[in-house]
Amino acid sequence: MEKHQTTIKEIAQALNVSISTVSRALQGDPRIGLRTTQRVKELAKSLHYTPNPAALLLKKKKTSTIGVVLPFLKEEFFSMAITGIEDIISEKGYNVFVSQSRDSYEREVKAIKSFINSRVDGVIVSLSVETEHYEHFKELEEYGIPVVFFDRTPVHFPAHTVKCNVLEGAFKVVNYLVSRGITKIALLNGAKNLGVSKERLEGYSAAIHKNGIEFSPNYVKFTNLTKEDTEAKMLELLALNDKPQAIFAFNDYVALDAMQVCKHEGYVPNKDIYFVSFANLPICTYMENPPIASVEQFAYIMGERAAQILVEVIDSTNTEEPFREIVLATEIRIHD
Amino acid sequence: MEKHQTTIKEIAQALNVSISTVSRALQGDPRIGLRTTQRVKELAKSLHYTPNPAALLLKKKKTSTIGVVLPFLKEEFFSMAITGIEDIISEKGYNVFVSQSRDSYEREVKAIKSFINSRVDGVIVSLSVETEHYEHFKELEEYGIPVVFFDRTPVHFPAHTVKCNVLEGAFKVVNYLVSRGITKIALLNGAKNLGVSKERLEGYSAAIHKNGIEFSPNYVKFTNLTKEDTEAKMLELLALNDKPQAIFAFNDYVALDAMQVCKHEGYVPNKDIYFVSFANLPICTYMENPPIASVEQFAYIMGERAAQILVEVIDSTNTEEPFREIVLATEIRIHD
DNA sequence: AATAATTATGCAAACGATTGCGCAGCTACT
DNA sequence: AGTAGCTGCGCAATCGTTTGCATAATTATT
Repeated sequence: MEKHQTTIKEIAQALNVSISTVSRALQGDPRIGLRTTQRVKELAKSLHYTPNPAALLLKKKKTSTIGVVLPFLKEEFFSMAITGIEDIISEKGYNVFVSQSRDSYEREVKAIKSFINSRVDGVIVSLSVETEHYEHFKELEEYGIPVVFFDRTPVHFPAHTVKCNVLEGAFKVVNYLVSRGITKIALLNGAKNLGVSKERLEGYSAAIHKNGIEFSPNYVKFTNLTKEDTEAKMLELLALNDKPQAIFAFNDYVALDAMQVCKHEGYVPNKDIYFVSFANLPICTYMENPPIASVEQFAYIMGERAAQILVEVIDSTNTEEPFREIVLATEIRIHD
Repeated sequence: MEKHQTTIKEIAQALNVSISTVSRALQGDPRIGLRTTQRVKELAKSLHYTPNPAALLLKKKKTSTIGVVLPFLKEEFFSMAITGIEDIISEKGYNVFVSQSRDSYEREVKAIKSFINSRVDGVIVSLSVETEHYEHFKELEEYGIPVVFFDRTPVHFPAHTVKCNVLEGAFKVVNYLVSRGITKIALLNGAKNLGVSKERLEGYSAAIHKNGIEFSPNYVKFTNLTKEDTEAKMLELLALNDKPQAIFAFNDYVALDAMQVCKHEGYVPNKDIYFVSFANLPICTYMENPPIASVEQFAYIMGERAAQILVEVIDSTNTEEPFREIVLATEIRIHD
C-alpha cells in the first residue's frame, strides 16, 4: 500500500515540461514563464509534493536537522530548554534529534559521533557531569558542524555559549541568607570540573567574604549529582561539629535529595536547616517545603537563545565568526 | 576548515579499484577477494569513512530515523518512556526525532506531517488530550510509515499499541480504598475522548459495583489535564453536599494539582480527603504527601516495547502484518 | 596449448533534486 | 530581410551509493 511520494519528474511528465523547468518553477526562478510556474505550483500542491530530503542533502549538503545532547530529559530544567529549542528551530523548518547523556561522558561522545554520521547541521549541548575532555567537540568543529553550549558550558574551550550569570545568582542567594542572619552556610556543589560549579563557588565565596564571614573549607562539598553522592555529602555536612544552618544546593534536585537526608536524620528542612538552590523548577511549587529561595534560570529562554544562535551560525557563510557568549541575568525567588 | 567527509570514491581512487568494488568490499560481498576487502576496510576505518545517509536514503529509501510525538517531555512519565525508546532504537542504529504536542491536536498533526516530509521510517505516538480524529495517522499509513501508539492509544482505530491494563489498575486502586473502609470515591478523570479515560471509568465502575456501592454521576469529572481545568473540577467536587472521602485522579500530575486546591480550601490531603492516582512517578517520592496509592505504569518498559515493535514492523517486509496489541499488567503501590 | 570454469573486478544506470550552459523562437530594430 | 536581444526552456552533469550485467584475470581441465 506504499503511497508513492510525488517527485519532480512526475510533475514534469504530467505537464510535458522538463525536470529542470519544474525545479526552477518551484523555486520561483524568474526565467520560467508565469503560466508555467503557475501550472507547476498548482499541480505540485495538489499532488502533495515535498522535495525528497535525501536528494536535497546530496546537492545542498544540508539536512535541516540539528542534534541536542543533554543530561536528563526528566529534569524539568532540560525538558523546558528543549521546548525552547524546538519552538525556535521548528519554525525555521528544522527537525530536532534528541539524545540524553545521562551524565555519562561515554554516552555523550557516542551521541556526538552519531550526530556526525547523520550529518546534522548543528548541535546544541549541555555537558554531562563527567565531561572533562572536549575532543568530541573538536571533531565536530573539524567537520564544520557548529555547536552551541547552554548552561553546562565547557571551560577553557572557546565556543558559542548561553548561560545565566551563575556567579551573580550564587552571590545573591547567599547574600539573602546572610541578610536573614544566617551565617553558617554550606555549599553542596556540583562536580568540580563543571564551570557552573566553579562559578557557584566563586559567587558563594564572594558573598561570604563581603559579609565578613570566615570561609570554611569544610562547608564546601562537591557531588556528582547522583542521589547517592548527594546523600553521602549531605551526611558529611550533618556530621560536622559546627553544623551549617543553611545549605546552598547546586540545583533543585540536589536540594530535594539533601532535604530527604535531613528528614531522615531527624531535622526539619527549612526550620532546622534552611535550603536555597538554583533552577526554580515548576515542579517545586508542588512541594510542601521547597527551598526558601531559588535562583531562576530561565530554562526555556536559554533553549531559545541557544537555538537562535545556532541557526544564525548555520546560515552565516562566514566561517570565522567570533564566538557568541550570552550571559542571562539571574533573578532570585523567595519562597517563604 | 570544513573537513572533507570521506567518500567511497576517494577510497577507490586511493586503492586503485573501482567504486563498486569498494562498496561491495565494505558490505562483505563474497565476490570481492579477501585481500581487496581487507585493504578497503582498513583504509575506510583509518579515514573515518561513514556512508552518506542521503545517498543511502536515495537508494534504499530508509532514513534510519524514527519520530516520536508525545504530549509533554516535562512529564516524567513521557521522559522515561523516551529513554526506553532511545535505548532500544539507538542500539539498532536509528536516531530519534522528538516532538511535543503539548496536548494540542494541531501541533500533533503538524509534527506528523513534518515526519512524513523527512521520510522517517516509523513513528511512535502517545496521543494529545485533544485528539479525536486520526486522519493524520491514516496518511502515515498511506505512505507506508508504520506507527506504534503507547499509553494514550486511539479508540476504534486499529493499530499497534502498547499500554497497561488501565481497567485492572483502576479496579485495584478503587478496591484498595474500599478495603480501607472508604466508599465515597470520586473520579477526577482525563478527557472523555481518551481511551485511557474510558478504561479508568470502567475499572472504577466495576469496583464500585462489585463492592455494592451506589454509583454517583456527580462523583465523576472529566478534565482536559490543564491545571486550570483540574482545579475547576476539583472545586466542583468539594462543593458537593456529599463530599467525597477520596479522589481517584487520572494521574500523578492531576493529583498534585487537585491536592493543591484541597489545601487552598483548607483540607489536609490524605487526611481529610484521600488521594490515589496513576503513574507512580519517581518525582512523587520527594513529595511530603504523595497519593496514598498509585498504579505503576512502567513508563520505561512501555517505551521499550513500543520501540521493539516498531523496529520489528519496519524490518518485516510483510506489509499485512496483524496489529500487535501489548497490554502490560499493572501493579498498585501503597505509599502510607 | 587451448578451452572451460572460476574468481575478481569494472561499467553504467539509477535514486531525486539543482544548476551552468546552450538553444530555440519571438520581437524589434535597421 | 537580416541581425541583435529577449524570453522561456531543455540538456546533462553532479551529489554518494548500490547493484545488475558484463568483462578481465586466474586457475583448472583436457
